[in-house]
Amino acid sequence: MPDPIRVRFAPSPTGYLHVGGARTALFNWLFARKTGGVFVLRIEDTDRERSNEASTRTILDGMTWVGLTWDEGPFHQADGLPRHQADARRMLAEGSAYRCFCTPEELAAKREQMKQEYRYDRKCRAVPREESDARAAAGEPHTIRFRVPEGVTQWDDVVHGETRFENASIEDFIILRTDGTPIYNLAVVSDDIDMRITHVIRGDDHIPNTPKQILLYQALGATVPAFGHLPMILGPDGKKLSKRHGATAVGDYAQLGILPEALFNFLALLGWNPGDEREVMEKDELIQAFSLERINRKSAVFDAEKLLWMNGRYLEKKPVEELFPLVAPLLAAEGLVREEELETRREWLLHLLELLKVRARSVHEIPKMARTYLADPVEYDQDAVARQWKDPATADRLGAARAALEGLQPWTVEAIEPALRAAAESLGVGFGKVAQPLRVALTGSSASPGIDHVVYLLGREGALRRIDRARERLAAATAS
RNA sequence: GCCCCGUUCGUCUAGUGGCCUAGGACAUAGCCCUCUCAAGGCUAAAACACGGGUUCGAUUCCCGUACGGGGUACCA
Repeated sequence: MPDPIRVRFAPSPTGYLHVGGARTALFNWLFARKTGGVFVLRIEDTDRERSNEASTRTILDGMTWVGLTWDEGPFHQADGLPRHQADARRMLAEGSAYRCFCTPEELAAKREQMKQEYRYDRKCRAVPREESDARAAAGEPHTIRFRVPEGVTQWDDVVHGETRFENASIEDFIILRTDGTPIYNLAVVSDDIDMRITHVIRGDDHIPNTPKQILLYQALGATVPAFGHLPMILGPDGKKLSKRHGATAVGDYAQLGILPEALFNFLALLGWNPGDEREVMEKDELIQAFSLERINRKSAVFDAEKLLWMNGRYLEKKPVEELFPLVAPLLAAEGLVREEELETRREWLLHLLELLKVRARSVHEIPKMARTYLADPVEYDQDAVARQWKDPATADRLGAARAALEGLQPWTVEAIEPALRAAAESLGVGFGKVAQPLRVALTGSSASPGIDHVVYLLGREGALRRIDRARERLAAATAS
């Protein structure tokens, strides 16, 4: 039986869950689900200076929100310290690493002097073993550097194909700091070996780290995993997506009223596609269609406009019962409904949601649109008034509509349109000639859901009141 | 500077030598549907970075150039 596939997502807790990170996690997750593998979450907190608990929390919350559940972890890289040190000591003992007694000041001076030409000069490679041991025993501060061998390091990248680095272009990098803590490359390799990771799928900003890490695997006598490097996500200006582009954290999108399933779908399509023309795809479909081979090499610009479109599609198909808990707090916060009305008027609110969700692109647009139906008085849109009420017959048409609604029985959505059509017919005009002025009277706008639903939701009393107010306004305008 | 990676409509992308008069999606414009809006349908405009090869034939393969991105830390 082949070894099970094991992948990991390893964010550093130095901020928020960036959409780029989320996308990396997503591809790992998809791959694990597709192959029946295991998805491990590991927090890379070896840099104590920059790591903090709060951002770990934020990252975990972000992943949970977007639906990226992990099978093992979260593990903390810092907990592996003894193993990291043991691995470094082992390499030291076996000669694949050596102590470096150069001080940070010395190195900084050389760097300053040589500017861009700088590369560690391997000075301490020449320190004899006995001397190195003696100086260390005497307590002289030192780091441990990896002794980069001659030759070429290459791998068959799952995304990029054959990739190779001349070892000569790799400096003898530090693996253990003066304080005995590991540098990223050592910690990652040590942990990935320990966690039996079979596929390392990460951002392609890690490509230059890969040969170093392969060298480490080899020095530690471990099996080198498969590597796949994902293209970056860019902002609209083609630069790496960052804060100045606006929303870049997963949490930002939650705040913006984006549905997690929409972000999930959208991110999956950034740098990957199913090979056919499907775009709106549920998780199961994505898992079904996913393959590492179809991941692109080219970095992608994050198109917030298309995300909104996709969100609209998800909003449309989301059952109102599921949408309700998301919208209800916003309605309450806007003061549009009282807390208890969320329960007492639930059916009515669900009906309203049903109408609005197909017209909204984000959850947050819904309360804005709902205001018209929940708060008096109506705010008239001047353009709508000017266009739809300009006909002198408007008052009569509103009057006819009013009459039709006043005695309507039963008060159902289905009964309303025929009644209004009959009113229009009795005036000898098309339905639109009644519906449009009425729409403005009821909603203040020339755009709304179907007039039958609008009338129904407002209720007889509410509808008549708004019509009366419109007629008063018209009368006042005519008089002056 | 050096080392890597990349380059198809404005954006996301299909395309693995002839199926390409380069397909789809978002956005844009028009039309249809229609009580308006949204959704939907139809249509339009819109791309193979450039230069050399290889080949009967290159978007597709190779090499350059240009441009973009990443790395070059006792950060991850």
